[in-house]
This record gives sequence, C-alpha cells and structure tokens, in this order.
Amino acid sequence: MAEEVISQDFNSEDNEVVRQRKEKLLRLRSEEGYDPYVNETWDRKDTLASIRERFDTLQPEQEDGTELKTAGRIMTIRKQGKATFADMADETSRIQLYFQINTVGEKDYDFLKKWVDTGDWLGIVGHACRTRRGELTIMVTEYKLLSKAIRPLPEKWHGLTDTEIRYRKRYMDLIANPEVRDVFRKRSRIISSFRETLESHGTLEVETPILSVLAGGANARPFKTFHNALGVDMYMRIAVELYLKRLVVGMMGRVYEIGRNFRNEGIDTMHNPEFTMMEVYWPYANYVDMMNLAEELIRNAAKSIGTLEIEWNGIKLDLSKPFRKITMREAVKEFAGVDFDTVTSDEQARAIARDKGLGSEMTGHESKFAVLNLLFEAFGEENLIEPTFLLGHPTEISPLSKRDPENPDYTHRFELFMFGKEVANAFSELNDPIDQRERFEDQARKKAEGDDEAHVFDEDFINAIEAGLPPTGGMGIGMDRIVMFLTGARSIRDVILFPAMKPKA
RNA sequence: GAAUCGCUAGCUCAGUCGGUAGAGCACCGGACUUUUAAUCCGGGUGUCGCGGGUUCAAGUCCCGCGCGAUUCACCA
Repeated sequence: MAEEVISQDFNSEDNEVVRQRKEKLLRLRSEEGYDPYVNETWDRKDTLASIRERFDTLQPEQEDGTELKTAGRIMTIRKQGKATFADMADETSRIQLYFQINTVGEKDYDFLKKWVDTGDWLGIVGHACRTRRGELTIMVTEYKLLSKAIRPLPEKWHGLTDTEIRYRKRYMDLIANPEVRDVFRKRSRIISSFRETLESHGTLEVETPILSVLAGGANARPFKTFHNALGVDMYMRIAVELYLKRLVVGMMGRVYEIGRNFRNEGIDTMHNPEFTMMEVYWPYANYVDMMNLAEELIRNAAKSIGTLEIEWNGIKLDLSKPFRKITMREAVKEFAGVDFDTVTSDEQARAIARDKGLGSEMTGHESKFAVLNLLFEAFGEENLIEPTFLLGHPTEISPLSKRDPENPDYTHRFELFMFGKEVANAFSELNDPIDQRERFEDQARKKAEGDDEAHVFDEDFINAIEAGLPPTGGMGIGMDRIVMFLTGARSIRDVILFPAMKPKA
C-alpha cells in the first residue's frame, strides 16, 4: 500500500523538466565520469553573511585578494558566453558569483556552462570584489559541484505562494521564501530563551511520557492508540501537568518540560492537533510567583528576537509595560454588563445568560459558576488585547487549582491573555488530596453526563498527592501562540514546520 | 459541522458569450567576458483538482466529491 502510493507519486510528478534533468545527470556521469552525489564534505570556511559583513566597505570596482572558501545553492544563473553570473544562497545570506573563463580555466568554465543548473549545490573558492553597479560579488577561482537538483525551483520573483504546497512541501517554501526560515529561527531563539530564563531560576528540564494509559492534566479529547505487546489502549498526552507534579512530590525541586501535546480537536488558525507547551512547577511558590515568571519569560523571549514592541493582526503592543490584571467577575461586568456579585442562584444566572443570547449554549443545568465562565468566554475574552492576567476562576472549572481561602468557590489561578487569545494558564496547585479526590469525582460525574472533555480520574495521581505535594505554583504556556504573537504570524501553521494536513485523495 | 473563496504548464497567473488551452519566469537549442527580473533568435512542456450531467461542442454551464484558505461553530 505505502509502496504503491510512493511509486505513483514519483511517476505522476515526473514532469518535462525533471525528465530532462534526470537525463542530464546520466549524461554527466557517462560523458564526464562525474557523479555529483559522491562528495561527502566541503571545508566551508566562510558563510555568505560573514563575507557580506567583512567586505561591506569594499568600493565599486575594487577587489580584495583574500581567499574565501564557501558553499551554497545556486538560485539564479546568467550564462553569457565567456562569463557567467550566478546568485548563490546559503542559510545565512545570498551573494553574487562571477565566473570568467580565464579565471576558472576553460575546462571548468565549459563544465559550468554545460552541467550546472539552478538548484545545484556548489563549493566555491574565490575572492571578494564589487561590481561597477555596486554588487558585492565573489570572483570564483575554483568551484566544485557538490550535489545536483533534478527538480526545478519555484519561480524566481513571485516565489511560492500556494499555501497548500507551502505547508505540504515545506522544503520548497523554505528555499523560495527566506523570510520563512527567519520565522523558524526566531521560534528556536524563543524556545532557547525560555530554557535560559527557567534555568536561571534553577529549574530542571525533564521529560515525561507522551504515551500513557491515562491522558490527564487538561480538559480535552485525546488521541487513542494501541500497544500490541502490552495489549492495552494507550493515549497521547494532552498535558504534562500530572507527571510534573508527581516529580515535585518526588523531591525533584523546580522542574519544567517543553514538549508536544496532542489534542484530538478541530484545526484552525489558532489550533494544530500537536502543539508545543511549556509547563513549569515550583515548590514553595504560588500563582503570584507564576505571574512574575510569565512576564519575565515573555519579555526575555521578545528581547531575544530583538524587540519589546510587537504587532499582531494589525495591533501593536509594548511588552515593556507591566501586564494588567482583571478578575473574571470584573471582566464580565465590564464587557457583558453583568454584575455577578448580585447573582445568588444558578437559575438567576442562567436567566441572565439566556437574556444575553446564550440560551443555545446551555443545557439548563449550569451552575452560576459555569455561567460566569460562559459569559466571560462570550463577551470578555476577545477584549483582553493588552497582556492581561485573568484572575478569580471558579473552583468548578479548575479541578487542579487551590481554592481562595477567602472565597472557596474561586481559586488562586490565572490565565494570561494577549490579543484576545489565551497564552498561559497557571495556579497555586491543589495539594489537598481529599479535595483533589472530590474534584476528580465531580469531573467523573460530568464525564458520565456526557462531557467527553471532563478531566479523567487519575487514582495514582491522588496517591502521589497523598504522599505530600508541597505548596506549589505551576504554569503552562502555549509556545506556538507565543511564537505567533512575537513574530506576527497570523496562523499557527506559519510557526509549525510541518502542520497537520489531510492527505490528498 | 456551515458559509465564502480558490484549484489551468515546474512556479506566478490570464482565459471574454460555451467554439482548436495561453503569457511571464523556469526549462531545451544557439549567440554573447560586468550581468543582477541580463539581452537577442528558435522551441509550449498540460489528467484545466476528480467524477458525472447538459450540449453538435465544456477550462467555461449544472450536480456530486476531494484538497486548501478564511470566517463562524466546536474546542483551552
């Protein structure tokens, strides 16, 4: 089956150019005795960016005798008789090459004319010069064909814009659109910055199971699979929370994990079925410490890619300002015009929600706390544009969060919103094993009532809490969204190298 | 899940009222020692997303399906 698909694919995409290039390759081998795929190394001493920097001040029509040794992919080539210009790119930059017949020699020049195409990889020896027109150029003295491309590059000035091909054949996107490479370099720097900040606070990076028998730690539908040897159903993780708290119980101290979570839900511009989450847990800390850490992490990440001024979806934000704080009840008062402090019964709350047009969103059994959350999601969430900590979540919707001792129906929890989207979720971790068991029982009831995203009952986790979890502050941050907001990417697919795609029929 | 838009050469796109599938780049052959969207001469490379239907005739009209994008719904 798989082989069949591959061979079909291979043949169906053999267009005229590919056929010509394949024949050319065979002729290169037979006529020149040269196989472009046998080279294994090239001692590159200079990147194109370093060459650009070094010879920045070189004047037009000047040359520098220093020998340079570099390499890259030929992006365009202009062959004109006894001289040839080409643009070569590497991962750092792009530069013009100049081949002259009396500089590289007749034999190598003819080889170039006859065999070298756009897309090919060349090793280059030469020196810097600047043309009359001011273009920094490498005067090539020697070159070596390191590898050949037999599939043509996307068109040279429109590039590749077809979103479907860009996502399915990301390698073509990366070749044709260097700014895409920048986004993923920034992604890497942001994640490194997170690690540096966490480690500067003495936090240990750990790895916990992706495959397990129970997928807990969040309210979401998991991916299900089957382990043949064990003969059991297994699930892909939806969060790492419960494992990291077990590690705090196990006296590992401050721990964090940056890794992939999997949620079997819809795909849109904010959601990919696999996404990267950072979760961190600090013993002897609470949700206030996590607020400070969230600001520090995000600010440092922004600095690591060069600026605290960010723009997303046409909205500019200044991350140097302290993040705002608002409670869920305040947000509902401000944006839905409902004063929840006057609400005393569940029925009264539901009546208000129906009044606000949310009747179709309710089953009629909601508590006033569920209604509060509903009102926030319907009217408040989209208005939290400036980085804002949302506080005061009801206990009912926070099964892993410590209660506010002043008002046990609410918790010591926050969610951080930016541009109207959630980017972080944190709380003072519930460490009362009796309460935790009751919360899980409540979730199990909700599951039994048909809520297939209710939290799973994890007996071993309770066992761990029973062994004693210190007071702990914990937080999860959605890395893909952070990368989106810091790079201005409008779709999560633009910050994930190989986003989930449905196979073509 | 719904709506809207898109799918034509390797890439970017045009294709009128239903009447023999086009352009630029890329590619192939030729000329050319400072070009840079090189230029000049010659060459069009195609399952018009897939399948039906209407018609003398369908890239074009109708129906169904696929994939993608966006918005909404769902969902942390």
